[in-house]
Amino acid sequence: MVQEVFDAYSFVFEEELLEEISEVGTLKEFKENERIIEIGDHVTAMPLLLSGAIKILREDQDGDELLLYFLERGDTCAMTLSCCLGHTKSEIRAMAETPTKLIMIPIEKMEEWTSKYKSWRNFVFESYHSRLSEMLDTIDTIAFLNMDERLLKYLRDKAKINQNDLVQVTHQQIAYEMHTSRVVISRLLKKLELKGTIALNRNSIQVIDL
Amino acid sequence: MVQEVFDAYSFVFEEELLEEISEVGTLKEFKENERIIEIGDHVTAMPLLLSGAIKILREDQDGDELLLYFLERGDTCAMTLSCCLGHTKSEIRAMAETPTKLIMIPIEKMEEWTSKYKSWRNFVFESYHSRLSEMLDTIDTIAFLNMDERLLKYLRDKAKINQNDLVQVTHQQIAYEMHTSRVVISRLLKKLELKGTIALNRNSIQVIDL
DNA sequence: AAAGCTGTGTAACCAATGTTACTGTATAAG
DNA sequence: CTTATACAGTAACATTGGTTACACAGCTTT
Repeated sequence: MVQEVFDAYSFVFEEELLEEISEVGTLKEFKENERIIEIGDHVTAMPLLLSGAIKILREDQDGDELLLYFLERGDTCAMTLSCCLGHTKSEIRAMAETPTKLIMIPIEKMEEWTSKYKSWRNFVFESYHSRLSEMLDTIDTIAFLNMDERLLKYLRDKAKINQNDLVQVTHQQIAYEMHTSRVVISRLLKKLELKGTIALNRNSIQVIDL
Repeated sequence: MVQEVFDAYSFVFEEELLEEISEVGTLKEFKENERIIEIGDHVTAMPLLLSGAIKILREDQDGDELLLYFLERGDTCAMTLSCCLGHTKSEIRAMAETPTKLIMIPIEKMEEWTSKYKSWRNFVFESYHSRLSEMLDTIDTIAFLNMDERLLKYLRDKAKINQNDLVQVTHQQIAYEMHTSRVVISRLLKKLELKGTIALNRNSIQVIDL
């Protein structure tokens, strides 16, 4: 366990903090598409991502979803962080996009480390910075782009996070995450295929033109 | 100056920090609709809001705007904060919504205070938390609401921040900030007026049904 | 092989939003 | 007072995206 923490965070944290993390953190593993945090959950620990990728989703009253962004190795969820500090409930849903390992830090340590370790403070600030940037990007996407452009961005992001040009996803799944309908997605995907940007298969899409 | 800082932040910061703020901070005043920060500006100081209100806007490549959220007394701009720490350029535009007083803190002090004052750390974390919440709210609004609902929310928020049910704004101005066209806004406003939710005048709108 | 389920393709239609064009009216400038 | 300008109302139309309905193809189960 110590080794995995070291691999993912050695460039960020000092030796002593890495040790502490290994001591008090609990390792957790999630399978693809397994739920990690649900909206309304009480947050009692903060996750540090060791490997894999997590997708962060927002949901409205009617149960309509929207994909916000992905987290990767070395990231933490600033939302959760935020909830920890404010002792509030989770505002988002987190699901494993790929098989994921993470280490959970009890919230009691947060405050302590924040005053004790400069590297921890910087990490927390940096996380907030990244998350704000991601949120801005998400806002740009839904405010300024049309569906076809959003779809292309979705596919590119998905291909990137999975490190694979063959995106394993159904049209229905895309529709959920982009908060639109399956028919709309099928229609636009077909157009993209005709343009030669992608190739369509059952249950997967080959992204050609990156 | 010391008094104004004290008024707005005495419940947040300890005496010693309030003193330091008064010493190193520079007081700045902005008139209504005056530009405070522009996209791409290099950020060299962090603002603490003493009085008034600021609106934060995002812009795309084509110059299309979108209102993100408002800041009030006691707030700071977590975006700017984020830029300070990351030494990056501003991602947003800030404009005075009402006559505004703020005190600018040189970024050099940021790091120092972060380790020195617990209250400062908490303030910074709290600011990030608020901003993330506002951003989520913004995303909910543009992703899940129709134009008519968004418009109503816009008017309510505007009335609230100006502490006045008579919102001084033109249809064109609303269209800019909501990233749509003037005709669409005029159309929807007329519908709302017929329903008795608002009353329309030249250059202003009376919000009736809060 | 037959039945059943899930995923995809597509047409036809509808609703929401965006665009163009023109009107009138209040206010400001000359 | 006259002219110019900014603001607002509205019709007609275009486009985008959402809905309904149905056909069919590829697996899986029996």
